[in-house]
Amino acid sequence: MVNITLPDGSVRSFEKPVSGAELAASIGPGLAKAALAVKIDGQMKDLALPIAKDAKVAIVTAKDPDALELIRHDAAHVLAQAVQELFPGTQITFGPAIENGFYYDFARKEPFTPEDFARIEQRMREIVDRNLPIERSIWERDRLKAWFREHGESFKAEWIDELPKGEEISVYRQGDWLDMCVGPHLPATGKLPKAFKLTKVSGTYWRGNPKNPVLQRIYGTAWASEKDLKEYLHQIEEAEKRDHRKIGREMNLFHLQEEAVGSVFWHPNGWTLWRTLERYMRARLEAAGYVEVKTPQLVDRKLWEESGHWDKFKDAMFLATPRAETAHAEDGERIYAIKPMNCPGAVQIFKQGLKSYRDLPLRMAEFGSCHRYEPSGAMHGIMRVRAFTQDDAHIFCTEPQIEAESVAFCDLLRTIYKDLGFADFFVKFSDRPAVRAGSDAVWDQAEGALRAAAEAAGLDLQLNPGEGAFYGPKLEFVLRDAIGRDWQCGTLQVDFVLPERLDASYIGEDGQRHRPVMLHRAILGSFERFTGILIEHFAGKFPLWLAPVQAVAATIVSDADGYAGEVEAALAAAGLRAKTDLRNEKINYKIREHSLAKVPILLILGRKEAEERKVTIRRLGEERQESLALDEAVAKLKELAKPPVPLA
RNA sequence: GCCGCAGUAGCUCAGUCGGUAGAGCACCUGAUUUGUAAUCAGGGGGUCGGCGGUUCGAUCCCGUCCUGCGGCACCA
Repeated sequence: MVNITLPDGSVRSFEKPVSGAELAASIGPGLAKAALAVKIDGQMKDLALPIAKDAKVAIVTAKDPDALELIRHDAAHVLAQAVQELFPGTQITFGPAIENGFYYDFARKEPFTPEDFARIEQRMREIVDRNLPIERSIWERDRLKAWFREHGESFKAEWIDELPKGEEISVYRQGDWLDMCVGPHLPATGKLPKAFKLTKVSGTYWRGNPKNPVLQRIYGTAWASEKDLKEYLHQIEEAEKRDHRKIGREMNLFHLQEEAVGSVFWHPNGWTLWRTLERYMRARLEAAGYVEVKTPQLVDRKLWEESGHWDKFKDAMFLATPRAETAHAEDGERIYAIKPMNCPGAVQIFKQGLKSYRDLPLRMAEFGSCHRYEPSGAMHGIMRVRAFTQDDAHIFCTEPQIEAESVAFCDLLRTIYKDLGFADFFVKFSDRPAVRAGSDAVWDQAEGALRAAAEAAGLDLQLNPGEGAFYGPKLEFVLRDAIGRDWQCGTLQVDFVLPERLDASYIGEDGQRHRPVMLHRAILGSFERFTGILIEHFAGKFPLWLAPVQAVAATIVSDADGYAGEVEAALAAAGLRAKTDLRNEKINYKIREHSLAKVPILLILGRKEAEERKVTIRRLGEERQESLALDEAVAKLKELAKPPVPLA
């Protein structure tokens, strides 16, 4: 007797083990047709699997959000089958469901091109139409290996050896195509909705290792319905419209050029945005008890050797030396490196003069300009560059102070993210990596302290094993933007290693020398990247206090030109960034242009306004307008443009 | 760095089956003084990413380098 509890709480009893398909059929023919899989005690399983024990069972249909993973995984298999039918000699390797879709990695000499996509998609649809039953079976290890060998599938054959001994190997077959796979899968290819689309092709390494052969990965997206697919494609388009590289050009914020790969040319508008952000950060840091410093760009290699950076990161460091012919004698063998990080410099400042326990915690901030020789393929607009400015700070403190400092930092970070328009963030805890400095005892201590601090700050932690910095564990703060994308920005790292290596010390209450602990922390990460994130988050429509150009006074007739100048001056006197547009153009033209440039406030000035000393305000994205006396308008805009904290 | 794709005017893009290029917007000039998302007319502007090769002739074909784009890998 098997008792099946359905999601509505009702119980059905069967004499013999029953499959999900039979169960669905017993409930109704509609459900039997719609059934894609079953969830047995919350676990997704094949519809054909006999259920022998009492269980809570739910029939999964395309409407179930969990069905998407199934659909996407099956889409990957159908893709692989289609590719092998169309391109004989192509080997299959691995193809999972991923967020929004799926991919499959193939081994084939000739490249796939996006032009092949239409043909492959067509064949995928045919395979769906064939409605091939998808059957699971258990294969004996050597037999399966031999089968793959015979069929020229060397990657699959190799993989079998990697699977834990003694584990069952399941094979899913659809028609005469099969793949080794843990499943679950749909009951037949005909159940796969045709709401899929191949999106891109890229290179990848077998098992992710650059030493291994290069495979070709075909990406696709798959959904339960045509409508969902359309919606997703539309979202992608919207994301493209927010691209900071595009908006950066349109709003004249910055540019990049090949003579300075990985460095940003900031235009007046972009630099205004930067400076506003910097002044804001400065104000917040000052209020939180930080001091600000600036450390050198060019530092003798010797210091990097002492700090340990040379050892681990010299490949990513830019070197600078005087030309040999003209170098002064004292520079003989000296090699300078352009700083990739600010921490060793901060320690040098800490080490000047004797520090007392009374000086701790010492919160030393630096908008530190760093250079790193990033791999060429890593560059991306202003988000990933070789020259960047961190909103860095190093807190020198005692071990008992770690917790309070961490809690205070989390508060500061929360405030700043909120001010900048990000309500949503989560936190990852990264512990010791394989390659690291410092003893295990020191790591135990550091990880323990950071974890305790995170708990005290009331953070929910996601574990991120092995991803810590070489000198210590870290918290990583990840923002969620307006269209749901995640950006890792803030970080808090506990470091017992660097003070030791660089011999930083303070005099304790006992009159003896002690090692301070160093907390490395950043909130924005880098100004370059964070500016890019702000651009994409707001789609260029910045909050008034951040907008590079806050208001434009646009005239309708040239008779209002003089008055427009007065308006501009009044706005400037109130601390607003304003311009005039006196061009000989129609007001329609001016409104269109400044709207596209995402200027938040337009002041329309015609003969009437000039005569009555009024302005007509039109806010970006609104057709509604408002006519106010000049003084009143300036006061109102000043209030609207007020930053979250008075700017330093 | 790796795989693939791309590079034509400031921007977006068309074009040349090898005979030194074109549109729209932008820019300049003139006319127009205009009331809430593009006024009209005229004009200037390109060593068709760099270098080398094939060819009578290369923007087009071949090689190579650079840069960008999408992933992978990387992200102290």
